[in-house]
Amino acid sequence: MNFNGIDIDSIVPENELEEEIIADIKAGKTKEVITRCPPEPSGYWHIAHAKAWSIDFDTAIKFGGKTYLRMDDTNPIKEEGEFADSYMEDLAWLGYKPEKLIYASEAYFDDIYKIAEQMIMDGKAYVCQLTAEEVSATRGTLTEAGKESPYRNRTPEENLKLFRAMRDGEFEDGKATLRAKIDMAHPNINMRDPVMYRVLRAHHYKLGDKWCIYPMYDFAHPMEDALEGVTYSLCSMEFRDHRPLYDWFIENGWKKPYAPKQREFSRLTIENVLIGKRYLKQLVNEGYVNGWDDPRYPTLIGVRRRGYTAKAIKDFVKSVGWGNVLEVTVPYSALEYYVREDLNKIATRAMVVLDPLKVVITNYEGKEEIEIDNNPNNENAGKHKALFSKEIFIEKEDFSLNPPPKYNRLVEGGIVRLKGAYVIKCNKVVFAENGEIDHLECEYIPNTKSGNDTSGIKCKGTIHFVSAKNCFEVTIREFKPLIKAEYKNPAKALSEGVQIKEILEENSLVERKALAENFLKDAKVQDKFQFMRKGYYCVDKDSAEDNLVFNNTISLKDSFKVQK
RNA sequence: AGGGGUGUCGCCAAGCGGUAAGGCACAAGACUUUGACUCUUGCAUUCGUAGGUUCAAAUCCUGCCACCCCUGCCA
Repeated sequence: MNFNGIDIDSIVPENELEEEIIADIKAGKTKEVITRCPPEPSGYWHIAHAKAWSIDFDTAIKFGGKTYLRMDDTNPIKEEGEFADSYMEDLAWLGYKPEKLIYASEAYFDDIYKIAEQMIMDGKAYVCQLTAEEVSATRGTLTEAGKESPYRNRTPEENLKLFRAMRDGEFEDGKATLRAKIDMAHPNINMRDPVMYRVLRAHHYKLGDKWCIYPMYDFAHPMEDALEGVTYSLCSMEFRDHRPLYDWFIENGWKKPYAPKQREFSRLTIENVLIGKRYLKQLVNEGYVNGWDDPRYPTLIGVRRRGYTAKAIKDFVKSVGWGNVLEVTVPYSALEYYVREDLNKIATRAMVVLDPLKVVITNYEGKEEIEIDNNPNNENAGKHKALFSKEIFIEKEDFSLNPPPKYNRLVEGGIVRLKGAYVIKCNKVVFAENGEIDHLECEYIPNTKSGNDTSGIKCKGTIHFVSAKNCFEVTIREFKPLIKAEYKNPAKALSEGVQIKEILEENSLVERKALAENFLKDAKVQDKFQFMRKGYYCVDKDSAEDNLVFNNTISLKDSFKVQK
């Protein structure tokens, strides 16, 4: 069966929603799959959002449909205008293209208002003048029914007059609401005459002071979905209890045969990661991090700057799936797996020595070119040139005076291969006056040149190096998790009263210098490299012409364990 | 007179009456001019629990138990 260019019969449903969509399509109930991505413009997006948006977009894409990016801006107190651009950018980075950018306030407030008036005339809504405290006190409890508002039985004419008075500014903030007339004894508390409109005099970033009444989410959202033609309105699990209300508004407000459906998926959280706009905002404001795009942040602009790829993020959130509980928590390693997997395929290999130890090749003069594969797993990536010469630098940790068992690197009197160059033998350790190693004196073995080795020598280890004549200094930024390891659920700890300062790891950002091969001089911001045997690095935007700054995106896995 | 949701390996997660997929993590080994990658192998006699129905139950029924969400004029 062909449906909007998609062969429905070939689709393998990956969750219950998709099964339902297929059934709807086959039953002729759904003509097009239209979803919406409805951020409240009050903060930058983070990885958990990416999970939601990937569900919104990928579901539509799978069925040849489309997705609207809709600013859910019904609360002027919390929203600001600056975010729409960042959302478009994040979406583009993830590879998603919304059908259209819509500001709910601008596009739908007039229609929503009209629907409210109609509901009043239908006897489905009434103006209530109870105070917020009184509404709360009469709502009942989890086990007891609520009490009906004394204003509940006004006539539609009275209600309409009062509602227009609300709109016209004749009520002070908080002095009146429009409420849906449902059932104060309903076991689902959301159905106990929920507020549809409140009086609120706040400057709206988009509409200014045009309105002094604003619709509540529960009313506005289904109306926006319906007005827009959305067929599947996907949100997170905590709205499950709101679904009957959503359907009630569709039935009593929208009143047309076509109806959008709300369906719910699990929210994503990651162990040891602080997610949640209000906390992220606090850390930025209090100067604990360097802005919303700090590489230690789980924001999309943060992980992008750190060097994570869009593919890694998408693969990761997809691996978590739809979910059927409120919140699904996965360990950070689950994310890291996808970051390494993608970077391994695309990152260019380079040699960088983070902690240099000088080595002098006593039996070598001059210099010669060597070649390094840009990516040994990908022949098409090509090679680049590096240099071997008399004076080189190796990693301090690649030489040991007291090697642990199974240490494959350089030891006194031992041999090791220099990546892409020769096998060398350490003849002498030269100490400085302070007792530290000053440098190593080694000899190279001539017929062991990489790719042309006729020596037959078996070498256990290969280490990376840079040549003194072919390196320059760069800045490296290394990150530890922002949150101390013992706080697996930092948001919960904060909600339980732990101070934010207490959960923050100290020195989660460390800056150091390193020696990079000259090949890296041309690196541009966002270029991604694998510093061989160390990790993946990405050029940071703080780089200057004479100072390249690399963010350590993630380390390489290291299965070498020092035995006891 | 509470309502809604969930319980399958440390973590995610398939499973929809026919005898427990897969991924992450972990462990062992092979390969390796990155101790990376890759590759092999191992990792739930059992599905919250107690009964019942059936030739056959994670799947159906009943009773318990545990956890999560809901009492904003936030979204």
